[in-house]
Amino acid sequence: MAHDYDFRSIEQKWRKHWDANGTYAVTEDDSKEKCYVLDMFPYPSGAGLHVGHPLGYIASDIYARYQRHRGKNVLHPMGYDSFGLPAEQYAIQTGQHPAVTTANNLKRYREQLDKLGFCYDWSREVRTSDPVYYRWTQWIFAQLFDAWYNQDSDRAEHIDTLTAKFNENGTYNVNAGNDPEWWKDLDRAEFPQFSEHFAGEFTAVDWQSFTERQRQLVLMHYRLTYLADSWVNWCPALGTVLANDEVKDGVSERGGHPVEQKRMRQWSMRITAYAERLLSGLDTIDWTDSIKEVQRNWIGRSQGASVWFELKDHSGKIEVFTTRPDTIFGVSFMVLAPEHPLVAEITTADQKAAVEAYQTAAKAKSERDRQSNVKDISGQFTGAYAVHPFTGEPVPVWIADYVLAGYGTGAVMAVPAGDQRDFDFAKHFDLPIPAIFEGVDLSEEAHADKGAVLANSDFLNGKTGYDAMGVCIDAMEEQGFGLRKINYRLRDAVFSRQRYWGEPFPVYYKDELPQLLDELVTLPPVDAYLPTEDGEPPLARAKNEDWNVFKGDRMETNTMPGWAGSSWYFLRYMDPHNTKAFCDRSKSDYWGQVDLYIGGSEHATGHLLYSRFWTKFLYDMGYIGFDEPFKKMINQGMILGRSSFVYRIKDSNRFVTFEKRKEYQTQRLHVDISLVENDTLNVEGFKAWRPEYADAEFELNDEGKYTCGHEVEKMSKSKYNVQTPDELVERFGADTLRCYEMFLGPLEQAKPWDTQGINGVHNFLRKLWRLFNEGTEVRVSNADPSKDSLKSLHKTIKKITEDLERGSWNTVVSALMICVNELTDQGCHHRGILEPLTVLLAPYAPHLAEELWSRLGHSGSVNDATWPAFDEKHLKEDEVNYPVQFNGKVKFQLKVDASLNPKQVEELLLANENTAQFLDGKAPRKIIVVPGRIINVVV
RNA sequence: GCGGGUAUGGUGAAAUUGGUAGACACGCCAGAUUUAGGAUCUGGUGCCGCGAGGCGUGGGGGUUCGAGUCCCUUUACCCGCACCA
Repeated sequence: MAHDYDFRSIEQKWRKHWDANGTYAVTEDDSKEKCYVLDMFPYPSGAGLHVGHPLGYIASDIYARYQRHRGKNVLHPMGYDSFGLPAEQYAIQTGQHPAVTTANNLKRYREQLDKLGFCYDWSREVRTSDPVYYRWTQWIFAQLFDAWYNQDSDRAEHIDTLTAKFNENGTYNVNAGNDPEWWKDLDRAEFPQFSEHFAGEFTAVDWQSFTERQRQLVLMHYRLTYLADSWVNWCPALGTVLANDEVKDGVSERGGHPVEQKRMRQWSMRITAYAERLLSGLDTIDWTDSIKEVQRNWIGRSQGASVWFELKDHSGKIEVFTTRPDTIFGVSFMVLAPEHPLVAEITTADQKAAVEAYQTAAKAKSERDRQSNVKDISGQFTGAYAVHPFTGEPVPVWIADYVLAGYGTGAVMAVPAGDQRDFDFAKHFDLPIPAIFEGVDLSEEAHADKGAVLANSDFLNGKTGYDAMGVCIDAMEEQGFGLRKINYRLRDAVFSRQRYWGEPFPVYYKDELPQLLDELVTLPPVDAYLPTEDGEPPLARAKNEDWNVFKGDRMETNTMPGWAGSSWYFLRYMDPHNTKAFCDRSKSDYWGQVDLYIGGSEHATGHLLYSRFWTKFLYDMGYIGFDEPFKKMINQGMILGRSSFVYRIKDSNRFVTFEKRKEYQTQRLHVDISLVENDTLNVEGFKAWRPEYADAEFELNDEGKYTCGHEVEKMSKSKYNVQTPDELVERFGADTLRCYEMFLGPLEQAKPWDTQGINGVHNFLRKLWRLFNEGTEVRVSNADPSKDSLKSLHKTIKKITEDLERGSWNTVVSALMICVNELTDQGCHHRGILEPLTVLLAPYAPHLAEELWSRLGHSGSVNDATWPAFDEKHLKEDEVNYPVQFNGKVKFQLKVDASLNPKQVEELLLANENTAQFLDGKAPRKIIVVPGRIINVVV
């Protein structure tokens, strides 16, 4: 018998039908409740989709379809994060414009996505590299440029409110979310009127006397995106700077190239102004604890105090940040980072040579070495002494590279008794370890517990660390050498990239002052996609007339980072064709937050943080009405590949089967998984695979086969273990693949890809087909369905509805299988059952459901069918068997009326005392009847 | 080191509030049917044991009439952060 279930023609037919009828187009409709279901949009790489990509897309598609059946107006769009490095690198190699490469890749992606039957509204597609889109990315940049963070109102405000304040009262009463020591970076040559004591404060009269240029220079230190010299992660191999989240273990996340610290003039985003709100906002959103925790760690809030230590024989002060001000009486030395600006000033003549040698050595160490040699203790005494603010005792000042220049103030007060690193340092250099805790042994290690009672600590004696904390800070504030302070690990995000394939800045320069452009700046053509010979970004190759707008002395030639476009794309879907605004407020008010966002957790410190930042900013400025973008997020696990290996005998072209590999010195090589079936190598195919294997020899196993080794690894082109969805769709159909990917296991879990079970899922769809059809002929009865069939159906409605509500995609497939098995056993072909079953099936197997729906005689789309209602009465049973247990063992079954409540069953059992005695020999003393189905009798 | 997570048959996994652990599927075994179809159907399949029976959710302890589920403790693996003062 030929295939009854002809998935190829069915799927093709309905794809065309949906496309022609605009089945998935959606518009705002106030009469319906909205639901916004979103996938993280992909970067269209040249490799195309592999089976891991659709996992999340299928899950969100199912959810979107389900919500549509529930009567919601569902926004479910898709687009492309189409600026990025691979297209640019391909351009460098081949000279092909990245736009061309991107367009080709995009076409491939679209074809692959189309085959999977997603219900995207493609009329809303966005592409970040499209000028129509990035015009608004540039616009948002401009809004950030024209804004500052007012900590008094705790929101971003237009820069005009800041200049108004300056005009009225100068810096007095200005409480901005910028670096409190911004004035240190001000170019003093530009401000000859400032005395050497200038510390960031000026009056209204000062402000009014500033030239326009001076005003702009000051304002630059307040803007939410600003141009400044800063220490950046420079990656020479990529020829660009990277943000902290793009650097992992001292090397670039993409490509694994070394990264060094470099001082460069760059655009930055003042995300630090939002640190506290990014932290507190986490409590309002439904994300996993793990990803919230990653963001919390990344923001790294720590509460403590700033303390100033005066220096002996020097006018300067050392400022430190500490989370343990209560242990201040345990300070026995200070440590500065080798890069600390005070080091050169305070070092005594006799220590000068040693200190400089140490500084040089520290500088030579790469970031990576510094991290990996954590255990090595090194340091150098400067010869200088600080003064303990409470006791007046001299405290020696050291430098050591365990203190980081970039965190806090780059200086610490060392308390060996309370901090393990300080303790180790003290032991190593034989420095004193003052005992400041009552009854704590400090011979082996430091005691970091805040619950310990303090001793030898003057007015703090007898208090625990918890209690002493506040008292101590109060005392320091009173005496003027300390302040309560909250420190964040989060740094401002570098926003410039020295690349071609990104958004140009809407910025030009006049006398080296950046000026905004209020119009689209498109990417100019260039003759090569490489930096210029002077190390300028590729855009510097463009001639003045190549720019669509050219103003001032020169244009900004950096481009924006990859995360710029992806930080707001979810808003553009709401109003994708608007040429007047990035998104009309009425549209964003209707669609609101993303109700369900599905994507990988690898974006925790990148995209997911930046999106929250921009959303909060746009909210502050009144452009949208919500300040968290993604209400609920689910992170799908990665699908891993199963790589296959062959074993080549060293220095030969002879390959030995897996079983015998240990008899030789072999080299393990990846082999393309398409040449391997059930771990057996297709030898002829292998020879044809690569020219160097054409005359390979093989040592086979006892069955005359070549067995490959295998391992679960990340799917990647270089490991030849990529499984594309295309061939599976070809063989089994999109509906089978959709069900199978969900059936694999919980969405959140990482799992190796394995096609072993796909037949089972395919068989289920065929079995389902046979419920409706005899061969290709419809067989549906209009008679009343049996009680059993109604029970099977309603059990399934209940289960599937609950599962979809709680996001358990995998168990739904099992529930459908059980239902089909039961209906098959019952010989059920009744319309009253099959019709609702088709709707239950529709989210998972949309093509098949549509076909069956039309075969049932409907002219409309199954997508518009209402989700079947669950009716409890069909699940009620007349009689229930209550197993009765004695000491955990089932002794007899008690048949009772299903309507009885547990109390009544208990009475019934007591009335059956004779039976119980017969089984046990004794009468039951205590009977517990639970609403489940079990009765325990304790004897 | 800190934080988060996972652990159940040969395999992927179910078990939603503590209630007959292993649903559903793969694989495997036996049989039927058929002979070129990645076929279909029937039965079996946690482990030990011929059996009655015993043992079973990483290990140990606890709460409970009853624990995969709750509490304590411990081990292994995965992910993230990491001289952050």
